[in-house]
Amino acid sequence: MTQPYHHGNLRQALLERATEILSEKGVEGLSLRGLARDLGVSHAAPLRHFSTKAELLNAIALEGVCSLIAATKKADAQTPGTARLRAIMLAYVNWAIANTELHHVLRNPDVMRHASDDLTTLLASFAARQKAEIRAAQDAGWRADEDPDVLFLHLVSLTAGTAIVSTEEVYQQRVPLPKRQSNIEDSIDLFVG
Amino acid sequence: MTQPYHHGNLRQALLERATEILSEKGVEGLSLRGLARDLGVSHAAPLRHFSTKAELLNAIALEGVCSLIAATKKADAQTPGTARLRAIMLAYVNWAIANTELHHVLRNPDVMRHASDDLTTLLASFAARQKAEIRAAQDAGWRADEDPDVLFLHLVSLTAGTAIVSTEEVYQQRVPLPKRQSNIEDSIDLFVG
DNA sequence: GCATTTATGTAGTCAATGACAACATTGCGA
DNA sequence: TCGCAATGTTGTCATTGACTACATAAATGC
Repeated sequence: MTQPYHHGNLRQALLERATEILSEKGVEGLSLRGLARDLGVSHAAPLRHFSTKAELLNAIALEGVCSLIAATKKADAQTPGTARLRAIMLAYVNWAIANTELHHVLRNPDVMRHASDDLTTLLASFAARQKAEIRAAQDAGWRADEDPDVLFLHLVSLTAGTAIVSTEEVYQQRVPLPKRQSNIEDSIDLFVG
Repeated sequence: MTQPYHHGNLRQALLERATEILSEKGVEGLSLRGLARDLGVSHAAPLRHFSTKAELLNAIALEGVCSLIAATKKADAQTPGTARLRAIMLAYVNWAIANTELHHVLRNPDVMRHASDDLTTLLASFAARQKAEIRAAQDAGWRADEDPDVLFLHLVSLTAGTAIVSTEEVYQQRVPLPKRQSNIEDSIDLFVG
């Protein structure tokens, strides 16, 4: 019995294997031909699904954003206000910690440089949602006298920054995990608290 | 008159041209052979100075960190306390805005993945200095009751995050520059107060 | 059912690249 | 000044991204 001519679900397999490679070797260590080898298909097969390497990376980034958005959506259970802001920010940071490599892809200038319209649109809508949360929290009385734009910038910066500091090796201090986790929560509380 | 056999200062020329390329095409668009062409030397000449592409990127990152440290050093003129913290954080963010591509190199996981000991040591000492500033500010009465580790995490996250939000195109809102600058300052003031 | 169209995979090829080795030229110090 | 180390060149190789022509499977319409 020989290999079937068609792989079955090459597109999905490519995305999954690519994500594995990314966490091992990063964007530069990822090659379309290497993926083809790993999956036992011909060297040009991946091109049927992603016509360039950039397109593959973009698809992974898209997957990442969807996953991130889903993760933060759960925080909607909280009523608007400080608890909800805290939940949203923590959801983001925890998602980044749990999906380090996807997070790195989203942070990689070489990937985002070629971001598709889909991707940028999704990111923009994500930002809009965060902005709306700020407004809602202010309506509920939180920091009502501050400029919403400043609060928005602060929230986005702090969230992105905490995610980066929490996932990039360079920043990893020799701090035990429980302590680190509680530091993250306390740090966020400095803002929302 | 023919070209001299030796370039004269190829190493420096490589670093400069590479930085230009990086801001145009990013890490993936940078090639040792392309640099050689641009500088009119043979395709293998760059290898005399940087035996791999990663080594070149590391050298650029090293240059970047030195430049960043120098930029933040000026804030030392302020006396320890909130004004000094604010000055340090603003110096970082403004450096990132003025040196976007160097900042992107420092933020690029593919570069930092191969960071040399020099580079990580320098980054660690930079972090230590920030930690010391926190302590000094607390000694001067600022947020004296907070956990220094939490304040440190907060400062690093907020600084890195603001720099990223201020330099990555994805985040660039249609906000006029003066307004953006004042937002940055106000956002940082939310923390250093 | 069957033919035609579309999706998917293969084989072959090309230019660009990173990396290495062998050799050439220059300049500096003993 | 002589020799050696630094620097640059030429030649080469495997890998890669990307393209083309072709093969096969699958879906669709009749």
